[in-house]
Amino acid sequence: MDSKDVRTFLAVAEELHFGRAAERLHMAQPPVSRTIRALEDELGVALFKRDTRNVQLTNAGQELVQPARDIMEAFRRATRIVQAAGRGETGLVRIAYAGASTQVMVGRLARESREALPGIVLELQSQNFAQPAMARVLTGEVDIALGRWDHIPAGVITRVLATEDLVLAVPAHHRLAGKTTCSITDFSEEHFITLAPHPGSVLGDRFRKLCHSGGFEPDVVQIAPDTWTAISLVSAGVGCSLTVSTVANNVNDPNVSFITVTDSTEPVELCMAWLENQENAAVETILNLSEEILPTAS
Amino acid sequence: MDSKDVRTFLAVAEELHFGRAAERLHMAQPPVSRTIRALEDELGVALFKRDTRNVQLTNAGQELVQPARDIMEAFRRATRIVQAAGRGETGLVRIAYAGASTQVMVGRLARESREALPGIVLELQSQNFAQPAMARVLTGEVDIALGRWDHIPAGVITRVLATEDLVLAVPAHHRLAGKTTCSITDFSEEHFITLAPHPGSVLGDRFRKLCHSGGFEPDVVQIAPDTWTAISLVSAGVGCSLTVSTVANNVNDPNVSFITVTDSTEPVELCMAWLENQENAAVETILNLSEEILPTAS
DNA sequence: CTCTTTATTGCATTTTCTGCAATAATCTCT
DNA sequence: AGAGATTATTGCAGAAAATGCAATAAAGAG
Repeated sequence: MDSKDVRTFLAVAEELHFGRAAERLHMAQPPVSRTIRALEDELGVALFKRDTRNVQLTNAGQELVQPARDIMEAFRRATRIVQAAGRGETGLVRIAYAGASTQVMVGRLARESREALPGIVLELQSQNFAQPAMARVLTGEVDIALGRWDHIPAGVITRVLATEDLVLAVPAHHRLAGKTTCSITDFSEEHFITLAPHPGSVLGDRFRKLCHSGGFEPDVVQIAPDTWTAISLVSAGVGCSLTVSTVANNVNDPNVSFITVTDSTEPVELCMAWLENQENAAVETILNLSEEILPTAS
Repeated sequence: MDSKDVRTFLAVAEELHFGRAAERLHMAQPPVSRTIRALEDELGVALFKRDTRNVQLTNAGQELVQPARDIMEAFRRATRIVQAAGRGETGLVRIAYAGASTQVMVGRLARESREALPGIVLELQSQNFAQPAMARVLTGEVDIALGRWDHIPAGVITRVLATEDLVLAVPAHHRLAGKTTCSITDFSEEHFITLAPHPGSVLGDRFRKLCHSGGFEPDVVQIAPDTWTAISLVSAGVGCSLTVSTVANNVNDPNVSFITVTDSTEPVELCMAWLENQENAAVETILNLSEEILPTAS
């Protein structure tokens, strides 16, 4: 049984007339007759009871009508679905994100996507570090990454979502708490909490460079697994921690105070990254949505 | 899009390898390659991202997998259904019935059919007279008829379900009530209730012939639309009515008494009738079932 | 950088499909 | 009951397509 057979069968079943069916199918009667006969032979069942004057469905033919329509509908549905996917209306978009407050951006994107683009499924992968997230973009394991990188590999396009200031999180009872700005040199004798050192970590890099330019070796008393743990340790008075302004804006803990570091450094940028030559239209759609709803730093 | 395209697509999508897909489809690689390309061109969407070393589904291709499987399943389902119909496991069987107690037989058949043959739908058509029921068999409007006929047209096969005695229904207070047998001559002075006279009516024919052979003209005081009404009128004491033994067995009214008429007549047979050259296998199935559950008069 | 693997393209062949003309069968009208 | 007309079917020839083999090209693996 073939799709042509089904189409021919339906035409004859609906017209109950080989000639009109042929007309509707834009062909001559003989092929219609042959097709029906071949279908009957293949199925081993008579579908029409026909003589030169009357064509009517047999019981078996009657039973085939709906399944045949279902087949045609399945074809239409498949075409519709795959073309919707081609237009980027449906599909799977895999997003990896790593680093402070990236999940805030991802959360916003996921929420808006669910509302505006119900056909697109987001697969969200939280990474511990930004570098592996970028690696997964390169290998094609994910479509979009959010994080902070100093080095962008060739073939990867990025968009800056936020250019951030470096801030020091300090306990509320700290001698400098309440100040709005400071220099790293004010903290040469402090205890520090850092994240796990990792190649490519922008925050780790800036921290090292700041301390070096300030002429001191930082006293790291604790290594936190993530930013929120680090902030909690600051809140507990364990020490100070370098982070970015977005984190400061998202933390509302009376025991933690944030002071902007004014020493000049390379900019710290929260970025979105994806491969150029994107062949997944759904990714394009999500990128377009993100341009609408996620801020672009000037 | 064609069923061959779908089969080819699924083979490649599952193997992710044109060579193995071709092997599975029992053909060479080139046609596989061409078919996929043609499908992509037709849909206007790339389905595979392929180079000489790797074949992987694009997002659109991914979205096509399930619809494609649905199409294949729709084909299998259609084949299954139509062949089940060909074997007589499913389908519509139209049954017309007319005459006293035919609906008892039809009811039994319908009940057993629902249980044993859930795929077969019975369409039951109660007729007022047996003759039109037979006519509907001849025109193909119904598949099976139940009734009483003296003349069976050519091309129609019948099976005798019951050979019946003629009985007279009389009011309980009738002078002959309680007798088991009688002759029609005992009733030459009675009031009669008959059914509407209709050509081909077996009961009407027998009534006329009996009275004629008894040498009297019956006094018909009432014409009833159906047997049950006639019996009710007898119960009410309006008069007597000629009917068949099956009716007597199915009536349990203390105000009505039944007396077998011993005068010889042509036999009165309750029959099942259907066209020879039955091409609807479901009808065959129902005929087989009826042979099991409906009595055959010797 | 070379080799191997594998999708693609060219081309010839075969198969299948399609259409026109003729035929046969059956229903309808007289 | 017979003649005519309608319509599905069959025969045959041409056209279209699908297929396979061989060659090519391109990309990854060692």
